[in-house]
Amino acid sequence: MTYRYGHPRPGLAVDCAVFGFDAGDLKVLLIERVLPPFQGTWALPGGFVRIDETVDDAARRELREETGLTKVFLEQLYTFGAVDRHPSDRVISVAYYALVKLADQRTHPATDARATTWFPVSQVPPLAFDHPHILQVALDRLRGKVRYVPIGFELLPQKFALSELQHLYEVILGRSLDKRNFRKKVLAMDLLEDLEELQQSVRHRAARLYRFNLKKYQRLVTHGFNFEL
Amino acid sequence: MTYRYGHPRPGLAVDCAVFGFDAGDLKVLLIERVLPPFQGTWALPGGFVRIDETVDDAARRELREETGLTKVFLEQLYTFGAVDRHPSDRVISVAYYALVKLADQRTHPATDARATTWFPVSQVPPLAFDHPHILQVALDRLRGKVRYVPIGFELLPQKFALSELQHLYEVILGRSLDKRNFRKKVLAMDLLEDLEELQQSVRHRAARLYRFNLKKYQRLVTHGFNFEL
DNA sequence: CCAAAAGTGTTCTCCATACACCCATGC
DNA sequence: GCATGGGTGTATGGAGAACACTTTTGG
Repeated sequence: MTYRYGHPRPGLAVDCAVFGFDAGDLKVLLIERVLPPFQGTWALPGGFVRIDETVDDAARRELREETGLTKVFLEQLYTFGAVDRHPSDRVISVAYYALVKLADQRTHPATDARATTWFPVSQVPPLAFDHPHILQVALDRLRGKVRYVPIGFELLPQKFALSELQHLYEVILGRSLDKRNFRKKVLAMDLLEDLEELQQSVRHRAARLYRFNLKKYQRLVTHGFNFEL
Repeated sequence: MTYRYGHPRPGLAVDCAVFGFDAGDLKVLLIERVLPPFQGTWALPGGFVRIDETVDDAARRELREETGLTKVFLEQLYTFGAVDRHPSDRVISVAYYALVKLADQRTHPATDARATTWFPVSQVPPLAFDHPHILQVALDRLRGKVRYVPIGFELLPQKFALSELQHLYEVILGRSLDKRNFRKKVLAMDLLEDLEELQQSVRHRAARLYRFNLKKYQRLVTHGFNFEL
């Protein structure tokens, strides 16, 4: 490769807003910065894009290195290009958002990742750089997209009850939904497999468990089907 | 500012897919490249982001320098970060799409811009870099967004007839719409001002002209209104 | 037997769709 | 007078929203 001199190049970073759903709450994964700038401040996981990797690969690599997460839903969000978003350098950030099946992940605990913490999105501490803004855009995207693309399932365990799905939607959308209408609509799409299996160790009537049929969804999409909740 | 050495930085460019609506056709504005790589090939207007300007500003500047267009709707599309998208360098591109009121613009003709040509989107020549891909993503975005955000008006003159609006939607969405239902729906939103003025110099019955009321739309949005066509 | 959540149908309203004819104008 | 597009209303079906009680299980 040849490089252009004479024109200084901005730095190029990736940042990830990682969401999980746990204990009925939507959470975001943050890292405490160990180096300046913003040393000791919470931040979204991220880092610089290397010269020989795609931007998507950089996002996945940073996620792995900083949080230990590997198999996650990851999608590009927006590129933040303000001149002053880094205090002493010129750095543009391609932001991503990620969705993690927290309940499944929890079973493979500690990795060699740095200290990370899940914060409820309603109780996020002060963040470095323009990360509050990035997080806001990520939340808006999640809220907008969850209604017409089946990404909500990326936040639930593989096997889930309909009420868990409903609560997820209620938390993300910020309003309550009618139980009967919700179930009717979801089941009418015929994308959930009834696993004929029940919840374990709940102290009330156990709910049936379902699984999202991704293959079927993809097949339907090619025939013009539109998911909508 | 301080700069990081030791880690080579990718180049950072912007590219714009500029759309216009003319003679009943959706068109895209292309530039013939005068320098290598891809010398003599058609490409989307674009160029490198300067160290002291935001990425948005870079897109606007390139648009002005290369096409003479200034007052256009401009929105970030996606960032393309493949390693091999430039043949001899590492360049990441933040892509934008722009919408131009071609009929209005036409009255202020020649600028000092380079030679540019409007191509119907169905007859685009071979393009440089990954610009075919960028253009495809831009078209998908336009088609998806035009239905629930009133951006179609950015492609029409300020004063337009309902049939022009309908034809615009038909071209973008790629299917025909029912005239009565379309008019009913549009007028029911109460976002178009009847200018009580008629089309001039048409060789048939002249249509009433309307104007999109942006202020009113913005007011309604804050009260939970959703545009949809 | 009590607490907690699971599960289940019907009615009504509204919106999307389908559909055909007369009107105004320029040539 | 004819060609070209402008402009208008109604009927039907389907989807979304509102709404309350019985069932199951564990403690």
